[in-house]
Amino acid sequence: MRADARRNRERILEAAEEVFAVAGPDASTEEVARRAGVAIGTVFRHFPTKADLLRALMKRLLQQVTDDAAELVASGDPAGALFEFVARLVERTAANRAVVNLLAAEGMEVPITGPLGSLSDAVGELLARGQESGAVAARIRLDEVMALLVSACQGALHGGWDADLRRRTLGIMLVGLRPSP
Amino acid sequence: MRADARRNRERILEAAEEVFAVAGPDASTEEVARRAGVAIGTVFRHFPTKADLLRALMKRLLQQVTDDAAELVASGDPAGALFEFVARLVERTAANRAVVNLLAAEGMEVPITGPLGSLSDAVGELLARGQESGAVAARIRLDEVMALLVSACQGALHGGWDADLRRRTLGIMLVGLRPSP
Amino acid sequence: MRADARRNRERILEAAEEVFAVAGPDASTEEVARRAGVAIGTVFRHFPTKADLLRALMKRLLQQVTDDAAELVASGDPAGALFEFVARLVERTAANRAVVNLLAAEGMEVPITGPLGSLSDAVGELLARGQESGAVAARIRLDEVMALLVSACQGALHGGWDADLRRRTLGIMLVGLRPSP
Amino acid sequence: MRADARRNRERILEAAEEVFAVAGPDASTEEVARRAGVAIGTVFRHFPTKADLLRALMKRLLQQVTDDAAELVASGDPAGALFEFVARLVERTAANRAVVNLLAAEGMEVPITGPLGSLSDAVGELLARGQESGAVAARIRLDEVMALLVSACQGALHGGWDADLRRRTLGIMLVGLRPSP
DNA sequence: TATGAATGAGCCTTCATTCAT
DNA sequence: CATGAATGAAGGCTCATTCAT
Repeated sequence: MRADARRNRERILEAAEEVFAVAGPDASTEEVARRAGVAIGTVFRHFPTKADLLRALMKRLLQQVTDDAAELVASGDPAGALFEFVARLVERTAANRAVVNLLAAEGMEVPITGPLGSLSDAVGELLARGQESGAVAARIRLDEVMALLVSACQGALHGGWDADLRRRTLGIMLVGLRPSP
Repeated sequence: MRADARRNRERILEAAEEVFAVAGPDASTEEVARRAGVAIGTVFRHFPTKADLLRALMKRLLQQVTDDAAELVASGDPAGALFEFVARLVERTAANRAVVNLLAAEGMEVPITGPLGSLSDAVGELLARGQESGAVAARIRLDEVMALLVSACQGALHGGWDADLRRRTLGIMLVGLRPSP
Repeated sequence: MRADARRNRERILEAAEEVFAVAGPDASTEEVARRAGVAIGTVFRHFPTKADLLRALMKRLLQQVTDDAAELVASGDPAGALFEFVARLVERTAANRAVVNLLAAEGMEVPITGPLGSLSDAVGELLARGQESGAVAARIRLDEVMALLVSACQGALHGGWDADLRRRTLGIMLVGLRPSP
Repeated sequence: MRADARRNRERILEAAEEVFAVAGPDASTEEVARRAGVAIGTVFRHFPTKADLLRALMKRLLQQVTDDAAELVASGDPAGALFEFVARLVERTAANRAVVNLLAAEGMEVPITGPLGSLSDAVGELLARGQESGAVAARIRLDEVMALLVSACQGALHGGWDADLRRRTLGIMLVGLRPSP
């Protein structure tokens, strides 16, 4: 792929991220092209289908989020890592509607590369470390954490809450993860 | 308004509830008309805009939910009422996509009638009673409860979770509302 | 269906016949709408798909042609009927590209009503009568007549032949149908 | 023109022949490029327009067909040559949609080189020899033969007829060329 | 008032053609 | 010269909304 093509591909993805972030996946591809400063044909050359574009977007986000998790796994703070991860994800969602879709995506099937094979693996790792360190109750299961993640992120999308309210609410939601004293 | 007109209005709302419940707000107005057994023109005569129809729907749901809350307020179980309310709302959402929008609606501006002036008032009342009874921590604020409600309901919309996972996750999310022992 | 709707449907079909007659089936639906003096949505309301429109057109033509055949069957000139029919069809094709497609259509599946159940039946009847009367050789089979029909009509579509050349050529092509003296 | 350029031109024409043979003239130029193993720009450098490419293709085919005729002229079987030629052309058409267009081409204007100046000349020669040998009726004119050719080839394009039906139908169509006994 | 046909903007996608690399 | 990315005009189709019946 030529340099300018790669550059355009990147610009399209960035434009798409912005557009879908505010308008959701129903935003028009034309709008993406406009924002990217390319013709509509160019978008479809890079992503033959609107679904392909969305998929590529998901993949990017998924990679970022999973890398984030991997980093926290390696951070040497097993007790706080899971909580920190959730907090980051929620904040990220508040700024990008697309994030939440990737959590809820069913057949998205976008394999990611790196130390952890998937987002679930990554969160599972964070969960395990948290439990080993005693910061997370042993009774908590991975599916519950994932569901909680989705809920928290979905919530962050709506209501125009400020960062403070988001933080307080999340704090409450996470109490249940800790071991009962 | 003539009797048959009012009857049509009601049928349209019911059809809309069913349609939007399963297909979300992107379902076509034509589908609503079809399900209601009226012509498309009739729908637009009653609700000049699709947004108006959705708004009316929200109002109905809001009324139902608020009435539900009012009933719980009067039920004489101050300790459990808030928790019960949240649980009901989440289950209702899982069966009706529209519910969640009503929680997140921004400028919805749909005044409701009855003992409690708004959903916030109703939840506020449940919160106050819960705190008085000692079942809910005094530090919890209303905006946090509302945000938690939105998050839980949004979550219930996605992922195809079964009722069991929904219940477990909700249980974890609500731990933080209780007083620390 | 309302009167104006039926009128529009008819106008669309007529416009479509004209448009597809000169430009073939690749002509745009928009052009049809323009020629019919209606908006594009109206065309799609009557014929949900371009294929549906073409199919309706085929059906109309098929009906006309089959009726034509039925009339000739009843005309009391068994010896000449088949030849007359072929000649008429070829002339019709020369003025309407669509005709030929209807002969070549594979899964078109447009049942027609009337004395003869299908075009093949109609031609078969003409063939049988011709053979009984001795004007057509007994060795000729229906599939050969149909194929000959397609060839003659296809030919009539091209080359800008004048009516005279068409007539002469057809005359030559039909000699083979007659019994060898 | 450089050697590699000429080589590319040839590869494009061959690819085009294959592609248009099966998909007709609506096949995409990109597909031709792909099949030829060159970039799309190369196709347009050699043939500034899709129509130019088709025209060049026609010319090639025309040359082949005319050469075929010339060969038959020289074959020493004046009685059978015209019939053989028609049969070959029909079979060629059944395997190559493009052939028929070259017969029907209006302002194609593609002068061909070789013993016979044009396809018409070639067929005229076959006709003349056939008539001299007594195998073809004297009353037959060249334009009739050409028209018959077009019809037979057009027919061969459609209906999914098998080789047997094609042969039988052609047999019938050609009877009229022979002298009446 | 109800009906449902008509409207037309807008969406996704394709493809001949141009042009920077 | 070749490459292949970019362009942008259509095309088929959908759907909220309007309006004649």
